[in-house]
Amino acid sequence: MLETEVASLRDFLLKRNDYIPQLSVDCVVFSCHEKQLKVLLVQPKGMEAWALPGGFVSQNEDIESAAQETLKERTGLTEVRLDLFQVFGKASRNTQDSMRAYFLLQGIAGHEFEWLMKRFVTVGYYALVNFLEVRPTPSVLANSCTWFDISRLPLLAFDHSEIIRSALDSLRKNLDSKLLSPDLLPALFTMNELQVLYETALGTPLRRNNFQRRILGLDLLERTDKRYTGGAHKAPYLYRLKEKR
Amino acid sequence: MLETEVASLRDFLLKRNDYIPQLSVDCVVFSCHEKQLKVLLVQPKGMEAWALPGGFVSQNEDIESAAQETLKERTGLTEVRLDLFQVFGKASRNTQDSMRAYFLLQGIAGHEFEWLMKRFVTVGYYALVNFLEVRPTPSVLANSCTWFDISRLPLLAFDHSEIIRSALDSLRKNLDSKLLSPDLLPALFTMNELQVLYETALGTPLRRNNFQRRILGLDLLERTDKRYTGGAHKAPYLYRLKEKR
DNA sequence: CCAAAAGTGTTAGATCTACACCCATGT
DNA sequence: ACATGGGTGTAGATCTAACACTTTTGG
Repeated sequence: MLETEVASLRDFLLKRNDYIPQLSVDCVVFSCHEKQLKVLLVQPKGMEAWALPGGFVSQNEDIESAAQETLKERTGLTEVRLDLFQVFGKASRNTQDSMRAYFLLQGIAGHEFEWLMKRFVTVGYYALVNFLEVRPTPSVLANSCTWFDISRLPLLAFDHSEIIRSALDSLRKNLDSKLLSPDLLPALFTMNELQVLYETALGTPLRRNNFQRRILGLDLLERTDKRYTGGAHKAPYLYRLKEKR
Repeated sequence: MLETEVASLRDFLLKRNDYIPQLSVDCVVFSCHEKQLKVLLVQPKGMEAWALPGGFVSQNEDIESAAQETLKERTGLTEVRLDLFQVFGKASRNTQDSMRAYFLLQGIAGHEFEWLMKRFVTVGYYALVNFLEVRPTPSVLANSCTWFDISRLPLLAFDHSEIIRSALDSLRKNLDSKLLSPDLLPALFTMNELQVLYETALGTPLRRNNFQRRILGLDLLERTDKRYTGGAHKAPYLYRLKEKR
């Protein structure tokens, strides 16, 4: 679904025929900023709880494309790697009750949202993006779209707390492949800048020298010039990602 | 869906209202037998290609339960661990064309199977089971249900070849947790018996002494008595799984 | 006594970890 | 000169792979 096709909540609800029923995607979008690991959340209009950016899957759309579309709408980013980490398909996933209350409050007629009241299976994707490149943008269905520190999450809707926890596990397990990617890193960066990203994502400090050896051992970086920052210390080397292998 | 509820293909098609539309589960069931890694496949009636055992998800059923139900129907096994390994959700997953030809051949009216002609998203689960405990049982929709060596697969329907490949990767990556499980192992077994299972699943030989050290290092087994087989050699120790930890 | 299978020991190499030291830089 | 941050060396521990040797068993 393109954002521009939807002007209101009612429009949105009436587009249901284009979607695969009872299937949604949720995107857990992480970023590192000022030594804090952050997650992008949205607050649907009229709701107290926050939720993961999510969407539905059109009939002629790959699931992953639907997730990409969601990511693009909320952040403006394209071409970011999204990884599927889990599917949430318990019959008891309770999205119905709060949804129903919410729509009734909005004055939407019952038959218009019955399709949303069914049980939903959601496919969870996660991404790690560059904080500064993101322009968080709420959909027409939401008041806000902003970053939250992973350690200070607000009240979350449905089972989104569990989904975030699961995504975080996957992120940390696959950090090398996620972080050492041209989507995320600037063209040139110092080893220390990279280390700070790792430490932020992992939530633990790392040893400088061992970190450097491990990363260089992956054989993904090449050293270029030094950077003279004006700091009163040795100028660090700059690194860049090697071309594809 | 319970097998007993379905007496014919037509019955089956008419149960569609109970299912989550456009969603299926596929089970990649592996076993080791006579040093061959095998996969359980079914051959739908009237089709040349073979397929993975699969099913649909009822409205009030966990996705994983649907996979368990499929596994139970084809193998008779209950309480086997099933792990979700991937979701196949490309819009181009082509199940439609061959399905349509197939149903027309069976003389089923068009409106009865239109729901099946839509694009399907399938959730892939894999299991490793005990070959000798399985009684392969075709559904009413299939002629056969049998094991195939992983190295000699028949013509496969849809994208099931890719799904099996992906499941095999996951199996090999998680072999310790899959294999060292009470579902799969007999109460008592020798280190060599275990090694043969590993070698079969991995498709590579392992060194006896290093294998033993690695496995015992996992701290999951305890040694019991020796087994006197009558063989002209030292009697091996028997091991059993430690209780839960 | 021998062959076969099982158990155990050992060594070289790699990898990880922690600590230590040296180098470059601007004040 | 020196404090600061960056680069590199190294010793010890741990893990791994490969090899060798010993032990038990029935013929």
